[in-house]
Amino acid sequence: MQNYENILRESNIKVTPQRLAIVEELDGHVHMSIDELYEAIKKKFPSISLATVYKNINAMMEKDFILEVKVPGQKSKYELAKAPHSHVVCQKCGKVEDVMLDLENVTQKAANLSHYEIVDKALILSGVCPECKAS
Amino acid sequence: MQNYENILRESNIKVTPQRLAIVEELDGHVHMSIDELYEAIKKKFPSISLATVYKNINAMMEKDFILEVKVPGQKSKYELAKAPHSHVVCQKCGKVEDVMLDLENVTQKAANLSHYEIVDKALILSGVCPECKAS
DNA sequence: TACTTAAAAGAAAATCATTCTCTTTTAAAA
DNA sequence: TTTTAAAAGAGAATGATTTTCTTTTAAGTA
Repeated sequence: MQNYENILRESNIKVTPQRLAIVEELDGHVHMSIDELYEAIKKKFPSISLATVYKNINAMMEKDFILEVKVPGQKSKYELAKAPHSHVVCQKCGKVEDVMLDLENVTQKAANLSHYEIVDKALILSGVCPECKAS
Repeated sequence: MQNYENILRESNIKVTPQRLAIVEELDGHVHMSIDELYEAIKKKFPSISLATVYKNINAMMEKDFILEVKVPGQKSKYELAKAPHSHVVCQKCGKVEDVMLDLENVTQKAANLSHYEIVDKALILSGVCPECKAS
């Protein structure tokens, strides 16, 4: 795990144990909903408030330190910001995973067609994961 | 505008004036949030209930007649199901538009990398629309 | 190391979004 | 027409998220 303390400090965001716990959970689980985070962190900090989770997620999203992943058919998940990537989601078990895809061509095409200046991309592919296919 | 009465009937979904009004609004405006729909339809049916809008959107989503578009940074919009396509959204004015993009290559790549069987795609590109760029 | 202070945590209330329940109305089939 | 299951409407209930207020604490400064 990386040194998130310094990274948080560089974003001018106070380093609290609760905040670090959120970041560490996300580092371990990659994609988590608010509820999953809340339940997980309660194990370390039984007194943490759900509002604190919300406030921290919002604060860190504002600093582009955490990103929201809007998943079809389920509540949003959150992830640590890292190199841009796409997502696959399993319609059976709900699992979300990262995939590295080159969207350069598609983005260029979209810019030409729409005349928008594109600054961000979000691609989610839904389907069935290998485990669910097997069973 | 198409003959939505028959299309609804074919989906085994009762044709009501309120329901038709929703479909006609979406036909005219393409992407609308629940609130926008509610406000628009109140002009024709002042007594329509917000719950009715929700229930109808859900019923028609179940029949794959209406699709949800999860837009970064704003509430979901809804659209009539038609040929698969992607979306661009303006981060300044919030406008959402369709773009036709070929995601075949990208999907194939994702399937290979993830070993998921991909059945659905959602691509949203965020940026600045031509109008907002100009001003 | 102790002081200071602005930011954050925690708890509860408030707000906003969505669904549910129940009664009345109505589309559509007999 | 009559019948009936589905839908509309109204309001209450539930769920999610934000706000408010008080207490605590991170982190800079003496």
